[in-house]
Amino acid sequence: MSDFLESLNPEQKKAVLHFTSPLLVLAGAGSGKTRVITNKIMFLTKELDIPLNRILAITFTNKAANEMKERVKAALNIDTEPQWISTFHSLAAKILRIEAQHLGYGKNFVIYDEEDTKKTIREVLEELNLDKELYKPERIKEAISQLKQNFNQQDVLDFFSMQYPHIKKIYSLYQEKLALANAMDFDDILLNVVKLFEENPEIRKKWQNKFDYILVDEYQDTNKVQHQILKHIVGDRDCITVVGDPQQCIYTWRGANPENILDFEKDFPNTTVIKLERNYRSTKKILEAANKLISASKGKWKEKVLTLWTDKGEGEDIKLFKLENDKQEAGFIALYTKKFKERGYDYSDVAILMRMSFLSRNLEEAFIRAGIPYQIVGGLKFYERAEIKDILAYLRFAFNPKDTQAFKRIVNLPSRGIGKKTLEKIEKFYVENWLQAIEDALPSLKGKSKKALEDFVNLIKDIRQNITKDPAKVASKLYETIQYENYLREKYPKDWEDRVANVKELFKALEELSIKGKTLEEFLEETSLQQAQDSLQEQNSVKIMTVHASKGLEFPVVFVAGVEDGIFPSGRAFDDPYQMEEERRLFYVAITRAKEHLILTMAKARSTFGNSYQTTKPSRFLKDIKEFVKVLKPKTGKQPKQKQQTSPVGTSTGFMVGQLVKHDVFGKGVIKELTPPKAKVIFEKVGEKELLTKFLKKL
DNA sequence: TCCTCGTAACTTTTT
DNA sequence: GTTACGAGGA
Repeated sequence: MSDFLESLNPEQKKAVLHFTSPLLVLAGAGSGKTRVITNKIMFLTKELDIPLNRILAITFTNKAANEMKERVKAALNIDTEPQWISTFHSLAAKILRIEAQHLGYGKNFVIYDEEDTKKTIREVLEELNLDKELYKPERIKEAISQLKQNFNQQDVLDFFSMQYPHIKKIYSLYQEKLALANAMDFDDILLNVVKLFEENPEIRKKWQNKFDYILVDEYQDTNKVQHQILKHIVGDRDCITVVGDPQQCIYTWRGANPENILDFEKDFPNTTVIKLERNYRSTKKILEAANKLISASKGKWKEKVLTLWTDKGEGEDIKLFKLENDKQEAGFIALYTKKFKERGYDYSDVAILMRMSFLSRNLEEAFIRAGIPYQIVGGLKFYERAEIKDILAYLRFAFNPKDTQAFKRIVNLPSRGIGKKTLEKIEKFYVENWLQAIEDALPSLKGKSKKALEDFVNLIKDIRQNITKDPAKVASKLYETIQYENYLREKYPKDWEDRVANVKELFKALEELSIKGKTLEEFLEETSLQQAQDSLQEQNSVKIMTVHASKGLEFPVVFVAGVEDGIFPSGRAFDDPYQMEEERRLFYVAITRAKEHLILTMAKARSTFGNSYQTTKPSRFLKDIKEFVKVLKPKTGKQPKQKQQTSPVGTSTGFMVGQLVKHDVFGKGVIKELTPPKAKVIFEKVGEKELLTKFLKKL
């Protein structure tokens, strides 16, 4: 039986079965597009006998890729990891790992992350002696990225040259530095694949021949460079299906554009278009509000606009609560979440969405206080934590001693007496790589720094020799040799325990490499590309995330926090109608995540940075949907206060004074004092510590 | 050369 | 509330 057609509606069926010409599926929110893609993979393998490893499926995030892998594995009843389900960036990195030498890169090139990139730009600006007020590293980074996303087109270059007359010089010196470090930034990875394919037709052919069919999810958020990669892989064949929704285009700042979806038909002649407008997710009231909101948007793509419909019931009203301030808003959301729990919902049914991630701070506190399990999705990125980056920088440098940013990070960490002066000397000897540079510089050095550098070179050489055999062992030996724990203890007296725990977590991941059959090289690549992976997502916890991170997800209960002008829409969009359009689409994405309950909240006053409170205005988008929104009075402002008084007793956190607990690093202990979110614990081995209860487990 | 302390500036959104 | 940077002393 054709189980890949099971319980699909006519349009979905058509989308699954169509393969004779390029296919553009315009799929509205909640219209079952992921199902279409998964079932299409089933159809291609089962009916057309295309092997799974000859199907390329591209998703927007690593999380989505992993989810799709799981679904495909379940649907095809197989155990092996599908190889070619990935994001554009990981696909490109995979290709380059194999082909880099054709572009003049070494095979062991590194991917510079946000921080490495910014530091390199700072170096460039310093070297060129440019005014830091005018040339803000952050803005320059943005400009270079925009240039790359537009294939360095002259008109874009002209545009940025007006603002930054030296942008061309900066750009080329920056590229020079990257090349010297055998490094690529995020945009280079994509751009280099296009370059590779255009300069080497035989390599392009080789990769074309690898795939019989290509599927792309979230097509509305691909940019020109990604589009070009697709074109090269597809060639003049018809074997492509893309799925997207211009109404949900929320990444124009990364080169996407809702109009791009119109260009698909131009670039792939003979395209068939199928619309999926039936929504299986939300109740009528939520959908109608969403339709109303988006109908006010402008743009050419509106000819492609989808009007969602459902045969579900009217459902609950959308609710709006205005709280006195941000703290109360967070407390209210936590309290209200508890009510849903009492009504029979799971914590994992609830998501809190926000426009800006700093709003998570109040929410986190409120949830700790209320003793509700929560998870911040994508907020703090594990691989971007300083302590993780420190250890990884050692490994990175051992792998690629050209890696300038890794070198500069670790050469004096922990401090071994190598400062600016010594570094300048080493730089003079730089030819091939930093390790060689140090060795060549050694004879001209003396005293403390000479000894320190000798030790450093030996340390790195030692790592280089053993790293591939047993990365976990090498890393923990490194940890001991450089006395990293002491370093953390001194540098971060407040939270060094957490940081030690993080490093231990990294070691665990390294240990699991051989089990998963991954090389360290692949691991390092993943760490730079896959940042907000939440491996704990099965947890029964409330999810707190940005609207961007919520893309593609759905929840029975959705809160949108901070529905205020200046927050949502962002204040930066006020004087730019184009950006304001994006904010509108973003709000559309936010509300279409909800299946049953949509609760909007705002704070009448919000503390901008530390203490200064500012009064706020309700979001302008509320006007557009006001006929669907019921403004309700939150049950007095006392609630959060009551919460504060009851919580020190400890019942709400699930802990009590005198309770036996376990900590990942300190081992067993007993709670001496409870002051949520913190607790004083006397540990068996290390004595008394004050730490956050979320790191404790009951025994 | 390292370290401490004060201040300014800051937060979209993420691969 | 946090972080990045610069000045000045050890």
